[in-house]
Amino acid sequence: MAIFERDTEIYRDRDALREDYQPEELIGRDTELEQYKTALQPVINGEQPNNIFLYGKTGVGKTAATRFLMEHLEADAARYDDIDLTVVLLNCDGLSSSYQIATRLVNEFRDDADQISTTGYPRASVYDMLWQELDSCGGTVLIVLDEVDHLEDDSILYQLPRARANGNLSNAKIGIVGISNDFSFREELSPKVKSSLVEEEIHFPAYDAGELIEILQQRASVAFHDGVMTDSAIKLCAAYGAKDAGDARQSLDLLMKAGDIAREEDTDTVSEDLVRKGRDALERGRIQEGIAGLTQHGHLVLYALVTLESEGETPVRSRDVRPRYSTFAKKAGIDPLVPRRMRDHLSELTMLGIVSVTERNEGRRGGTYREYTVDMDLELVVSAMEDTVETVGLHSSLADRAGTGSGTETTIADFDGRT
DNA sequence: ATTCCACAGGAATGAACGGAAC
DNA sequence: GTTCCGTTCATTCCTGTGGAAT
Repeated sequence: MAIFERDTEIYRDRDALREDYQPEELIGRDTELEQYKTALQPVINGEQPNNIFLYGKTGVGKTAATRFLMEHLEADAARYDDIDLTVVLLNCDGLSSSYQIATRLVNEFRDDADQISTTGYPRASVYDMLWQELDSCGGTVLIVLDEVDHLEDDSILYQLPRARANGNLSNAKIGIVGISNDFSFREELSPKVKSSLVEEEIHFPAYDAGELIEILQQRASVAFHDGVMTDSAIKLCAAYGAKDAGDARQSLDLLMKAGDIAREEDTDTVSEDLVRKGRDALERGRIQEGIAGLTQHGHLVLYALVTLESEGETPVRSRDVRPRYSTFAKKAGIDPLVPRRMRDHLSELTMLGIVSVTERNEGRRGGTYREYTVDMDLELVVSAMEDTVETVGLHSSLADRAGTGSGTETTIADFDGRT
């Protein structure tokens, strides 16, 4: 048996594929960076900063460009004595209200010792704390709100730019940078917010396939040792990314996943085949995560759909999902939800991409309705559910059903043999 | 052109819950 | 403990909608 084995470590620096990696050069974003830089110029001049609004699909370099420029801005501002610049970056993913944004912002300014809780305070006192923090910080404060479209009310977007005018602030000059994946978010803003928030807007178009390949090559050359990553694998990653609206983030994740699989399997090159495997693995993870985040009723609705699918009853309208779902709910010992609410769960499933929907209209004979189909490999969904069902009490009901084995009903055992 | 089906999905409202402050 | 407060998940009631039937 050999004592020494050849080092098959394929990564030189795996972190180069991570989201927070900052490359020295951003590819294909020259005009956007130029616009962005111009919009930030007042900061260096010591003037009241512009509010800037960035929009473009996910993974087109909005956040990367922001990190890049903010880093330079902070460094360059330090050379002028009369500029005191603070940049706060906040990702609004998972934050749905202005209140939550405000609490997170307060916490950004405070040190670990006196962080505030994200619930419990009256709204006004959270804003008061925020003004206090901003003012004691003083100088120019740039607040970057990433994924700001997750917000369901825009009160903070109204309050922040006006805080100075309203006399809440005396020392600080506030500038807001809003980053949105969703262009329609801009249109949905109330007019008063829109006029103050969108002083400068910069559009980030999707990357084309060529730019994606260039980006992937740039990162791969840092991340992997020479000769590990094959050209065809990079092209395939880029092709998947280009298909999903020029998303570099997704392509990079895929590249990393393929690399991880190669490392696990002790292979020393990353081939197209591994990229495909990586795609499956990511897909699986996405589904699992989505299912884990569902409520008990969400699981029951999904399970009802899964059994219907396995019996070839799909596509199925919500009306016909309901009896199956109700049976499951009763078996699990809980009251079934009212149809309106069940439809909410169905549309949540479509949002997760687990279920697909087609709208149909039979006119006077049948009206409008939606038909649902499970859009994922059934076994994949079931196995993902098995990991989570136990915690919600569905598991015991499944066991019951397996025992009774009555009539048309289907049990999890039935899925195992299916392809 | 008008009627009308059967659902989609918005809006108002409330119960339950975790946290802060007194 | 009690009283606020914001969030989440639910119910109830309602208006909107596209195209087949008349």
